[in-house]
Amino acid sequence: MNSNQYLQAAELHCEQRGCKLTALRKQVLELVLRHEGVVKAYQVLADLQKERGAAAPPTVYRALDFLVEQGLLHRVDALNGFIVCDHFECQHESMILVCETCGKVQEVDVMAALNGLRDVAQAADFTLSHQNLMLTGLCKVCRV
Amino acid sequence: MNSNQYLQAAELHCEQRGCKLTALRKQVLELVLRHEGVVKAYQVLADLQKERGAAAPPTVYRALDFLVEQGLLHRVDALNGFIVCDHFECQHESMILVCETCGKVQEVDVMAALNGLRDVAQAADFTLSHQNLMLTGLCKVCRV
DNA sequence: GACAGCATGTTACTGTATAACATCACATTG
DNA sequence: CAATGTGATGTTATACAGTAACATGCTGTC
Ligand SMILES: [Zn+2]
Ligand SMILES: [Zn+2]
Ligand SMILES: [Zn+2]
Ligand SMILES: [Zn+2]
Repeated sequence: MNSNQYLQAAELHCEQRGCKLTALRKQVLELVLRHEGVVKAYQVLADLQKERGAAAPPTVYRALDFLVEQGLLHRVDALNGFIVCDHFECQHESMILVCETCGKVQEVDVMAALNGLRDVAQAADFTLSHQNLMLTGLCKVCRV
Repeated sequence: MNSNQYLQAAELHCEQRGCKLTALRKQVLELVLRHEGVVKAYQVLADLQKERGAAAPPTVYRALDFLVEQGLLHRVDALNGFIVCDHFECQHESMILVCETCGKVQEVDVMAALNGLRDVAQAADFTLSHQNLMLTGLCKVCRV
């Protein structure tokens, strides 16, 4: 799926959820798409300013928050960053693997493995919400 | 284990690891202990200022970093905060459960369950580091 | 006492995020 | 059409989080 296809699918996805992927939001999403891996809000802001002149933090944070809410992006707490979710269609619980060395990110499904954690939590009288785990480690390339 | 016992054990723990729980570090740890659940660095800073007058961010961040390094505290990325680890003695991988409603925190061991995730990651050519998961959900009290 | 090594103090800054309010675009409806 | 409501965006200012760089102090060793 290339960037254009993604954007189109994203637009449809939003419509189906009863909201609009406006021009601004689309532009922000596009800027995030351009990067491989984690992108920071202020990086997006800088990019946005290059493209449309003046722009302030709230502009970009509002768009990012929207995109996260729609499931198009995931927030990476540990890095104060954002990554694109490339399978936003499906209701998923994934594990986002962030390489400590190169910063690359991959997302793998862990519905099954998560049930193990869910059981443990339940045993401690705690009900886990829907999760997107964010774990760090070393990718294939950096492991050597 | 009450606060005093904890501090004493922490002191010993540091010594065994070849470093010192200095007065300042101890004071910071004590301030964190006073709170239930997650504490923010700037909250600790404010508390510290009340007790010893002037104090700047680096003072508190250095102490917090040290305490995390020694395993006495865990950092909670999603909240930019810190929590006390009450079983720092053992080498552990835990799951930190944060209640979405009341903010209380509990830590449970998940060494076993984590191996499930580790396998999934490995299958994706990714080697997980030592983890302390931070998951959200609803605690016993707030679930009703 | 001179030095090394670490802990702490101090200043100034960079980076991250949000509150609050103004304005705009567009749809609904009297 | 004018009036109104609603959600998106613009704007300003500020709060919150974290660090660099350098100065100073403390403790032990030689
Ligand atoms: Zn995803
Ligand atoms: Zn890597
Ligand atoms: Zn712990
Ligand atoms: Zn609760």
